Amino acid sequence: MDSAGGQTLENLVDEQTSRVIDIYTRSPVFKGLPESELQRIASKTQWNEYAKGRDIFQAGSPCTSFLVVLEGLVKTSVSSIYGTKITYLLARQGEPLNLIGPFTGKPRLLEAVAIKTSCIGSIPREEFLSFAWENPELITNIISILGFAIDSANNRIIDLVEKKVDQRLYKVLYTLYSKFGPRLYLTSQELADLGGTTVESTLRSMKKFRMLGLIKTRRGEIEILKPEELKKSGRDVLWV
Amino acid sequence: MDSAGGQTLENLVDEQTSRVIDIYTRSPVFKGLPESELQRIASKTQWNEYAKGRDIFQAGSPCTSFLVVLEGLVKTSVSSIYGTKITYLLARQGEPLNLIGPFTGKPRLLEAVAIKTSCIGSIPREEFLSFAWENPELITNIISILGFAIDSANNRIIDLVEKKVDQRLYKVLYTLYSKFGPRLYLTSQELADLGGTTVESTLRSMKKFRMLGLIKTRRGEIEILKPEELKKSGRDVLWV
DNA sequence: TGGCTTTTATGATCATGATCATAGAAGAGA
DNA sequence: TCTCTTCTATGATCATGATCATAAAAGCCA
Repeated sequence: MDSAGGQTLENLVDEQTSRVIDIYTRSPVFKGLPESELQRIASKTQWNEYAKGRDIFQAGSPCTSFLVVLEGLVKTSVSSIYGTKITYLLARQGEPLNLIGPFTGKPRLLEAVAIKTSCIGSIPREEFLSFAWENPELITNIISILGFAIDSANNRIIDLVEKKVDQRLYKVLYTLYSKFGPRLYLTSQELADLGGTTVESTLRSMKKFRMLGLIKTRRGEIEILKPEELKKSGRDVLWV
Repeated sequence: MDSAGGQTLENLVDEQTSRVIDIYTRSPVFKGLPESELQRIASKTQWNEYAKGRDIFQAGSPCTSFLVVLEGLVKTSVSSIYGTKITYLLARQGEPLNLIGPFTGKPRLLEAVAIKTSCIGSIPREEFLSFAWENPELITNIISILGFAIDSANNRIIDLVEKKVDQRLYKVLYTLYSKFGPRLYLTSQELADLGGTTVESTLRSMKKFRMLGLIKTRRGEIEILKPEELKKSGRDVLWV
């Protein structure tokens, strides 16, 4: 971490690889794998930096490598031809962006955008696959994450059919709180995309929440004051 | 198939196994596996019959075996505590009921009900897992089906946010038509559960469709007359 | 054949939230 | 410092579809 001058290229590479190993150790995808295997796959990981707002991949593009967030924050979303956009995962350090793609190679609906300047690790599809076949634990992790994603999507569907905007936003806010803590750096538009509603409705709901003393808002920032109150409205949490 | 008398037990078992092999050959899960492997896993498959309306598994029950539809029709759905129910797959011959469970063992949100009298194949979890690890092709199939399920759920979410009831039902009907042909044996309630709406709204929409000459209805039956018209309203199809 | 249940049908009402419109506040950049 | 853009704010309107209520038709079973 102390980058005092005079380092050789090898030292730099080693340092980077060891950071990747560290990230993978805590990643839901690589969780439980032996250190030696983590080292092996970390050494095949390429870093790429994406400026805030840049596309990482677009809907319909074929998959050539496994992608994982190393630093920053990435939004994966699905949009319709009419422009409606649903954000379905805010991926941070250690979270994968495309679990299906490496296996099928086929394009999918998702698109990913860096919402902070981010570093993305990429492992060529073939490398990733042969690594996966040698590590059943990894496969189990992947299938389990996919199960979580499906459950979460089904929860969203139920909520859309049955719950009102306020309650959906309660749930989104509580989920974000669980993952990122009490300070959320999101605009109302981004929140609306997570809750499946419009900016206007979101702003109106936020006003209510503010008056109830549940949150405090500033431009581009929401502070959760009473998470327990938000929690009340629904035990099952989304995957966000 | 000709069960003229005098068969030994072995013959019966063989006959049943060969039917299972036949089903597996056309199943999306086992697609592409060598005959010998199909035979091996088919021989470990137990048949269970479920009368119409009977639960196959409930939400929250732990998973002890891999389940696949051998005969009949099974509805998998997610319900909320308030009773809202979303049907998300009508599984017929060859389709799996629980892809995640065998890997994680954990309970999930889904529940499955036989909507016709059905035969379900079950493979003990451990057997299925060890078989899966020996057949990467199977894993790829599973992950690819899960990807399809996620895409389909995301499509539903977008449709719920953006489309009106009529359009959602168009899509549901067209999807069912693609899978089951022009005659659908479903009640309006079942259709409502697929489209994420109420019986009343479904009935009103059906009236419109009838007057447009798109469908004909009888009690418990819908006949699709003009599939092309239904298709117009959205290119991406659900997984139903 | 006559009850009983399930499914279909339709009217009336009403709340929610999308949409349109406008405007002010807060940052970003020149 | 001033301009331009993004974000927040809020009012007004309006259509959709859920909900409630009632009833008739269709199928089932004794």
